[in-house]
Amino acid sequence: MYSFTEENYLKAIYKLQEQSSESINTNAIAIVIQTKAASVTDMIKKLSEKKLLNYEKYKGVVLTELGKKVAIETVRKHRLWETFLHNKLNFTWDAVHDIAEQLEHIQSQELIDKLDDFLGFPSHDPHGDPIPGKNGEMKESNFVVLSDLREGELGIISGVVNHSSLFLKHLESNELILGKRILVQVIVAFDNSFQVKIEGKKILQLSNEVARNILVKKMK
Amino acid sequence: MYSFTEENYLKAIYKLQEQSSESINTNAIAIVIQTKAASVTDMIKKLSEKKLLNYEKYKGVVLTELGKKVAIETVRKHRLWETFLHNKLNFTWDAVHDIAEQLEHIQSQELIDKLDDFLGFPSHDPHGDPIPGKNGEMKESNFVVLSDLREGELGIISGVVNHSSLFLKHLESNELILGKRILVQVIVAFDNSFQVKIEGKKILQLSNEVARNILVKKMK
DNA sequence: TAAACTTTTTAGATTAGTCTAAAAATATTT
DNA sequence: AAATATTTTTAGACTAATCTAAAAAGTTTA
Repeated sequence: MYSFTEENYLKAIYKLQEQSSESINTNAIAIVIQTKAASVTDMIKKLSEKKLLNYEKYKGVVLTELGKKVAIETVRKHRLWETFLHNKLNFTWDAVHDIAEQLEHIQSQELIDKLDDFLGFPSHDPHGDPIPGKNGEMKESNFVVLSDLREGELGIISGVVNHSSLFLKHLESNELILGKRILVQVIVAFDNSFQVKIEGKKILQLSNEVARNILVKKMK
Repeated sequence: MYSFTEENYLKAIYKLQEQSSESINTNAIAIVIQTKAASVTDMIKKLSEKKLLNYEKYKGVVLTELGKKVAIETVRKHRLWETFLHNKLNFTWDAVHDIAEQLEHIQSQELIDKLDDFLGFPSHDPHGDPIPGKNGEMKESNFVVLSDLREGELGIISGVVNHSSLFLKHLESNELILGKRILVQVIVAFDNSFQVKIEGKKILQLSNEVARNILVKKMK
């Protein structure tokens, strides 16, 4: 239906739109897609003709309902594939993204619905991002950042704010992986760093920067 | 590494080569790839420059060792994905091929090795075709066509000779599906049709044409 | 072996997506 | 508000893969 490239543009614009509320300008898209502004202008024209977005010269773009729908479907595919790769094939946190970038463009509605079923209709992907349902609806997630916990509080690692490979690899090498229980023992007043205990054994010292980028499900 | 299109050409040539032993001519490739001879000539030149096949004008092509390796890897990916779709996602026999045609081009060695592991290192795909191993080796299969069985003999449905969607749908609608036990009750001398019993209950009359296209694992 | 037919290749064009360089529009600074 | 800087668009070109139509090579037939 839509090409690999078209889907990528729609997904990029959708993500920019989620952050900003204003119409999205050419350069911002070029940076996300890793291409040149001239290429973006060309593609925008094409997507505009296909009624996937509204475009006014020099004024940026806004997705139409159709464009948004296609973008959300692509996000759904991406996150379901990430979940598959992590939960079923045991890929580490940092490895799933690049492969899911390819898998998200496989064309088959039946495939994605059966995959969803096979995975048990997960509500969040391995990075803690919500997975849109068949009709595009997303569950509000109740995750908080680790830095929001107080001394003595317990959380379950559920995702990340920063998705960079560097950060994810850092977490994994410190056993800070999805599903682990994490207890805040001490918050150091001087630098707001966190002393935490992972699943009853390992004690770690986390900078506030790290604590601000880990999502946890707060336990009572 | 190699493009979607390059992999498809190599796979097509590999399959033709398996059947014929002679060098493969342009038109034969055009028919398999569903394109025009002129397009095949263009692509052949490109693959030849990349040392994936040996090409002499007007004399057809032969895959190099490298070309064969890439083709076999693609076949491996295709058959592993078909197995995944059938065994894990419950796709019917006839539905797996088209989706696997897309999935086989996902680039990630790690993905395919982990998938292989997840599936339990299967030796055959749902059509009874052998799945090449990590180093390209294929297990000799001991399947026979149903029409080779004699009256009173028992087999387990293990694959098909004819892969057409029409045939596969016909089998599925008659409960002739992978893994079912099939007992030959009577072979009609007049037309060599087969009266068979599926898993203790259903009795079916199969034409010789059908019996020649079902692969079974013969039981003692 | 020459004529007729078939297959393959070449030449030139097309489409999707990209690029560079220059022009045009918009935004910012003074 | 003019000058300057930034952003965006246009123009023209490139690559990969394809196509049609015509030319060339190879094969079959009489």
